[in-house]
Amino acid sequence: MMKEQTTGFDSLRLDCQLCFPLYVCAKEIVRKYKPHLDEIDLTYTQYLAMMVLWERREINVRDLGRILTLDSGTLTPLLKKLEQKGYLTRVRDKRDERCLDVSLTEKGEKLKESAACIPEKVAACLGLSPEEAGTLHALLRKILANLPEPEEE
Amino acid sequence: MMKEQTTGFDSLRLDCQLCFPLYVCAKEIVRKYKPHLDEIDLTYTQYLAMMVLWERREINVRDLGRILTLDSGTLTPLLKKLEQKGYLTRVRDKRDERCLDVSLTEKGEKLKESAACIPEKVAACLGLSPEEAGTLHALLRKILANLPEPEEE
DNA sequence: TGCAATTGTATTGTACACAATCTATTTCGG
DNA sequence: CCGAAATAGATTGTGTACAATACAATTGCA
Repeated sequence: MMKEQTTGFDSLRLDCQLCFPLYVCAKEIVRKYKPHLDEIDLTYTQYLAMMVLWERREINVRDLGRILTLDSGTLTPLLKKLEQKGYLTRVRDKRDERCLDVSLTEKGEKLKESAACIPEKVAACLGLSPEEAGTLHALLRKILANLPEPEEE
Repeated sequence: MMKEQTTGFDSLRLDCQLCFPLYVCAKEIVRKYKPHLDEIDLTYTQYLAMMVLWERREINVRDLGRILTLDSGTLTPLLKKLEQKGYLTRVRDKRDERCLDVSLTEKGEKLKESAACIPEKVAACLGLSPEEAGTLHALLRKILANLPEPEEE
């Protein structure tokens, strides 16, 4: 009754795929952050990087990239910009000159106070109950846990 | 016991936010599509546009943008590239010269057969049961439904 | 009818995102 | 100790993504 006849192409319909609402949702939530982040002159990705620093104060580029799933091509210019703004410093590791240590400055620490109110403002827009948010969080974590290739190395 | 002391900044922790796993999930799923899409020489966004055309055969840029939540700055170069590949044609609407009609070509229609196997391959990677996938889909739809501003116009 | 407002697309500029490549540094096997 | 392999970042090139702007076509209203 619902499906008139299975063409074999049903899976190619946008509304049958998880990837599409996931893609749109992620995009639209970034858009929700934008006006709030504009007020403290951060882009969304810069905000993600700052969140890691607010937790850790210091981290090298490799570890930061692993946490955010971003590579050096994305992080290098982004961190240089945050350095220019005075929120962090970039210093080569004395013990291993290949590594670059990123450290939060006092100005960067101060910024945290201005950002503290943002997450709840955006969360309110989503219109999910705490239970629903928890379910969604768990499902996304499950996907992320399954995603890495079975990779037999 | 779990939270030692509430600093008021807990909400700024990456693992407390929905936006971050959502952002990573969307990104990683696109990455999962990439090897399959490489085989038919489409990028992920081009694939989304083609999916709409496989359903509708013809659509103008405005409607396509509304479906995919993409603006003309993204769609114009993307559609020109798909036109170059021969998968679609771009023709001004005779009745309203402002509108651009995008139509699937035979070659574009053929491509559908090569793409038909992709969604299930990626879906398999997610490792969700049909019930979980349904729940996730519903939650994402709920967020998308709530996102548009209350906008009192 | 005539012009202002609207609409649809294109263009420009900024900011990711990542593959591929390059360079400097470190590590490791012989 | 030396050269090959591995590692960490930086650079380059392509492809989104979108705000802001420009502009042509259309619509609506005085």
